[in-house]
Amino acid sequence: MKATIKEVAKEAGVSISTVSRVINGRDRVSKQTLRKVQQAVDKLQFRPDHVARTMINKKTKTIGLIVPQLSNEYWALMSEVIQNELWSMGYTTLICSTDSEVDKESAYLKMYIERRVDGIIYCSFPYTQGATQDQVDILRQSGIPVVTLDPAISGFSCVVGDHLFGSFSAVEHLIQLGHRSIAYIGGPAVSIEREFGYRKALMMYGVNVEESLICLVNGQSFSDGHNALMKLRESGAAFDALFCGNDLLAFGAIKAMEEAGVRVPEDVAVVGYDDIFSARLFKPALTTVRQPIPDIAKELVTLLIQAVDLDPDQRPARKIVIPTELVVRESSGAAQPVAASD
Amino acid sequence: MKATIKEVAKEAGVSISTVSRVINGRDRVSKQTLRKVQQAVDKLQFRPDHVARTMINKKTKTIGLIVPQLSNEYWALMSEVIQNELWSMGYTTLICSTDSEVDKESAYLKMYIERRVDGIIYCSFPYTQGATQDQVDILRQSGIPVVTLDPAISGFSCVVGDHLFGSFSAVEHLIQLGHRSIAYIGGPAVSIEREFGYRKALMMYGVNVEESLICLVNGQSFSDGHNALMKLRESGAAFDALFCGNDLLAFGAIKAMEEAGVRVPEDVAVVGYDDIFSARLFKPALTTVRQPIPDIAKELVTLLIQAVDLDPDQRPARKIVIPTELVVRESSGAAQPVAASD
DNA sequence: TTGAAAGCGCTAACAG
DNA sequence: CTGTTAGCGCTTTCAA
Repeated sequence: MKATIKEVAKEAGVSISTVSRVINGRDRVSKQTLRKVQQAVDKLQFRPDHVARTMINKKTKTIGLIVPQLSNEYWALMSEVIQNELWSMGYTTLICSTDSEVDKESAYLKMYIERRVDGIIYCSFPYTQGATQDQVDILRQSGIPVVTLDPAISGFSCVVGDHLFGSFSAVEHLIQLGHRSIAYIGGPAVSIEREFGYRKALMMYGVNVEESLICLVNGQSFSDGHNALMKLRESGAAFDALFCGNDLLAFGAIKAMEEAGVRVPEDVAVVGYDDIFSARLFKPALTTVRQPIPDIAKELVTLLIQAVDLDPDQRPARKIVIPTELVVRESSGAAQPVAASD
Repeated sequence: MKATIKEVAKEAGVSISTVSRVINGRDRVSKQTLRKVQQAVDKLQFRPDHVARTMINKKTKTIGLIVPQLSNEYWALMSEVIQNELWSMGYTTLICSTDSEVDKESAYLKMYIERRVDGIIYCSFPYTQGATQDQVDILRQSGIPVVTLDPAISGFSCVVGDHLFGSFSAVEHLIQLGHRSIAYIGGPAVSIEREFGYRKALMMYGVNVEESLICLVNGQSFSDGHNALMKLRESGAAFDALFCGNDLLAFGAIKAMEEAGVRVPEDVAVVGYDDIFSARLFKPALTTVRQPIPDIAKELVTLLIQAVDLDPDQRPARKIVIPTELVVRESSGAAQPVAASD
């Protein structure tokens, strides 16, 4: 089926090292043997076994990527860009989707280590602190370079979004539009910083922080947003604006408001976070804080590849902050003039 | 850094074969040595090298997946489900996104072969027939089991959507709603069958097939749909319904109509294909033909894993057709009563 | 029950 | 320029 270097050598009537030379193109080989070998290679459809090569040069040329949910638009695009970027640098990507389950993460991590990946891009940290520590220890001992997105782990490089500033500007935008009762729906992990940005904006503008307007959820999906809004309404809280920890949450919340007869942005102005592709398509088009995925992906890859060829102890632990940008659309009621009837 | 079996053997004071026995749990080992070895393993944080194992048992426990575009909602979910499914069967997935570029596909395929993946799930065939033949030959000679989604390749198993029936039912739906000027926007590849379904429905119902209402595009993205609709309008074609080869195309087309002041579904009823998650969120909610991604993914994985342990010549080439289902929502104007003003 | 030794397919010195 | 040889880390006979 698949020929080995040995068979090629026999076919070409040379030694296996000569064949090795030809396929690697490093050492010089006489034109004659070169041709002979090439013919044999073609005839036998020989392709060097990457696994065997790995045994020798200790490089799998493989990077492990961990994301919370591949089917989420945000992570799908992130994964695609990372995969492309790595491919252009000669690497293959192993992508695993954890569903934010701690056990899965550990399992994937172990698998990556056993497979001797050259590096790991870690975009999903479990929320429970204890578990996290375990993973970090495993990772450290493995000696495999790691870069993370968002939660910084000491000793590893990371890329972080400017969540505090991003959400600050989102809420500031709502305040400047005249809103004073601004609700917040968000979750754990990075969303905590987004909540801080929300609080900071309110405080800086002298708006009272109303704890009953803050709804914390566990997930970050459409239905989580939907449920959160229902809860908020049931609690009897009144608000004329809403900031959500991500776009999907915002979609769900807006849907729930619609169902309840609340108009967006006329009754409640909404701002999301991420600027996924659908944000533009959504109706009303979502005002949101853009996180430039391609930039983030490139930084992650660059940081990781830099670390790959270095000894574990001399790998820099850099931290790169990615700036965010407020994208104003219809859902905050600022992009377009309010209807005449209003 | 990472300990080898040799070091564990030394640490435990036994031979490497004994260590091998312990970590594989196959042969019996005396309780004493068992404990000694386990201690050594724990102490050195030993994890067997998957690469070295692969050299021996000839199984990488890795499956290569090729999709056209990972950032596309449809493929993202498909990839996630496939990855999960394979993981539960002990396999790791290598995911590559080709952007439908022939060169990339070839490159990925070659990489998969060199890495000795145990199987390939091929969800993206380039459109140019000549190039396709090359890939097929490469694949055949490699002896690696392959399953494809949609385009059937002789000798390999495949899973196909029931495109002809699916699009037939979509167009039938529009006809039953009273439409007679039904436009079609679609592309190459599987969309050809969807076009046939469109034609068939028109013919069966005695509606004249108006070639000027058929707009073929090359891609399958939002902007392709947008452009297609503009072209259709510029050509002066008049239609009161539109069937699109996929949901994204439909989104783009609807957006273009909106911009031109055409109301959906009042002026033009629209039906898409796939039923991606956004179809529900879109406004108007999209009537579309559902392709059950989880079912498709499971079939693909099952077929592939069945083939993995068989000799190339006795692998069955099965073909599984996945039924589709028309999901009626607002965009076709049937789900909800038309507004009173109409 | 355990150890020694022979590879898996390839690369990399080291000789010729 | 080319061939020989020694492994990479592990599993697997085959003896002991």
